[in-house]
Amino acid sequence: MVLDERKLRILSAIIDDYVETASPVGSRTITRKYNMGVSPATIRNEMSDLEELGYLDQPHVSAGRVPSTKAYRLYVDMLLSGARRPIGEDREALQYFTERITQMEDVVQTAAQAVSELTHLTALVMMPGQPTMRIATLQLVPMPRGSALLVIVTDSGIVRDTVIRVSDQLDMDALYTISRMLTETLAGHTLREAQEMLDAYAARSTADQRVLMGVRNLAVQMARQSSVDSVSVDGTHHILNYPEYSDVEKARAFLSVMETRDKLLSVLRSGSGTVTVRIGSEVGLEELGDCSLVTAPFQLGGGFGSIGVLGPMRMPYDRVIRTLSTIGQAMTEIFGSEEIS
Amino acid sequence: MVLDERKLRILSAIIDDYVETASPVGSRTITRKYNMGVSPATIRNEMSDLEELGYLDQPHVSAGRVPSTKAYRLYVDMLLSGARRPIGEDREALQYFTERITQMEDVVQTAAQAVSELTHLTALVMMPGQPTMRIATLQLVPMPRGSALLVIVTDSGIVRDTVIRVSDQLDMDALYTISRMLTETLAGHTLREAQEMLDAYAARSTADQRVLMGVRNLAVQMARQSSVDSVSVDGTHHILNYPEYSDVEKARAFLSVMETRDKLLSVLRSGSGTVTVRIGSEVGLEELGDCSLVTAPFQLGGGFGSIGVLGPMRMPYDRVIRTLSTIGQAMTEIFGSEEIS
DNA sequence: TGTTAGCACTCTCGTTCGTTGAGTGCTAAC
DNA sequence: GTTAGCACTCAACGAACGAGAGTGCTAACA
Repeated sequence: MVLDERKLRILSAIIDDYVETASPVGSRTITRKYNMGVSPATIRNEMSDLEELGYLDQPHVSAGRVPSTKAYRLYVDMLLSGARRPIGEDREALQYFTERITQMEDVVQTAAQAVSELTHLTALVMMPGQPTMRIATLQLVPMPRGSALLVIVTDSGIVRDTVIRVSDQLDMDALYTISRMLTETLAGHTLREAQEMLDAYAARSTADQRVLMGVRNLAVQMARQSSVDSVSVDGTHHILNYPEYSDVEKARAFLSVMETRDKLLSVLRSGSGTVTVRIGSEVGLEELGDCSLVTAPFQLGGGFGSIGVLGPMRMPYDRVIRTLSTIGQAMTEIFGSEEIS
Repeated sequence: MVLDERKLRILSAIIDDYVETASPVGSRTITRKYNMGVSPATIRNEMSDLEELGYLDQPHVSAGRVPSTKAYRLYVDMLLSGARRPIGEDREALQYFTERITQMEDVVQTAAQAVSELTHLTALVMMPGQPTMRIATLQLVPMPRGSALLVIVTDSGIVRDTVIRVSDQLDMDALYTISRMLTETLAGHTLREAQEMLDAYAARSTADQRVLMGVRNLAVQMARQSSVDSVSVDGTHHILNYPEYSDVEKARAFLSVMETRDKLLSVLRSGSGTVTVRIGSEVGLEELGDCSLVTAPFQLGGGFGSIGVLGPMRMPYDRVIRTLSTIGQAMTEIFGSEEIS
């Protein structure tokens, strides 16, 4: 059964009002605030129908109505498909985001911050693992006091560095020669291969073991860190601003789920290649109760990452969708061009 | 007036019990749990004296007693000075911390995480600004698709990188030559000097402006970021576990103070070169109400940073002090040696 | 003089019980 | 199909009240 025009308008008004006020919506409120041109009694009849159809819930008989999961689903589907889709980019979001990006390594963190700041919700970002990442370059940069900074760059543009101790006879040129040799040997190999090669070489070589082991250890660590999907979270504190979480127990439950990265990863991984909205039980984290998760994809080195927000089912879906898809696209571009400023 | 031995024991017991249970302590509790060898009535007389002296407060006449700020002050002073000082390192903390340190840039973040995880309180770390930081080395590392990773290392061991676009005719050797030239020119100069030199040079040179501008921009950005003290925060969510913050309004007030870095900086900067405990109004953030701030210093490039925890006045000061001073020392060592693994 | 038992007293906390008010569903009239 | 009217329901709020924890005081005791 499809809803007629007036029922849709009423349902939409109820959702809008509830998203704004967080309290059950009565028939008089609808007539006053959203002047429908009909009396409260008429609205009541329609609301009664909508409740029968499963679009509205009634906390108790003398309260107003609250949108059900099904209502949000309908509302969001209209947003995502029909002509109402929030087209166009969120200029504010784009500006906010690009202004703050500086370091390559910070893109994910910055994106999460931007999203949580703009939506006042908790932001989640999933970075896809890069198990087949290969070494592109490797360089030793001199540092004071017999140390050197080892920088490894991979073909997907991931940079990692660590400080290792080296013989203090090695000057900039000597370090460059070693870097060049190591790059020639290891470039094009995966991190695990590099580890094996270095182990084998170190065993029968008399060269400076500290450099070799330093490279080996960083490669191992990079392989470990980068082969699995990772997730970062920002803006968890926003949840306290919602009356749904004025109960400290609920707030704590929410925050403790945010600490368990595994669960977050599993729900973020299941996102498709487009903007996805999951409502209530669709989220798949029953500890959270009634939450919604909106995610947008971004591309990184052949895989898909996901950026999203998690919050009460009562959220301004249109704005959230627009912000997320804008930021997602911006991230895809950044990772694609591998250039920042 | 100095407290006699028994009064001290009773006061100490009250503090211990209150730190543990968060509820006012009655005379019977003291006799039962901390067997004092005297009856509740005697304890009551002593408690009455302690209240008169300002060491105890009574929320209302039929509740037990609660330690006052003055009581915590006495308790902490005994910890910090006398023979009761929590000597020795916190092995657990040291292990937890060193296990997790990998990247040089992450030391601060890792330290904050370790502290908040170990103490179950909110951790704060202040990094002192390095306004006179000088360039030590500068290197361009080849990356795919006409890009290069620019790495600047300063004499205090700060590493920063960014990706810049370069002519795709530049191979590893060419980039090294440029790096060498730039290093020779700029090493030993401050970041601001480097910026001016590059501006002047770029104006009259026909060399690849993109490289010069890339270096310039990173130098400017490093100067901006590093000349001011910075602060990072971790574990704000722990506050919800304390009944003092079961009121959502209070929790929100706390979290919003944690968002205002300026205020945090000003209180962290005022720490001395030793472990400092500030209790209640001594903290200097009246928005927080009754909090305590414990800080330990660490050394970084000639300046002093500060690592601390912020939580309810009711906190296990001995453990917190031991953990913080251990981590502070570990950080000093790490920054001093400029080596990690 | 310090310690202790006994007891009246105080005050919070949780419960119960009306009262109030928002909002509904139904009926009858338009 | 719409609307006014009205009885009805139920959460929220506040007052009243009993239970319990803990105190201060007094008088007896070592």
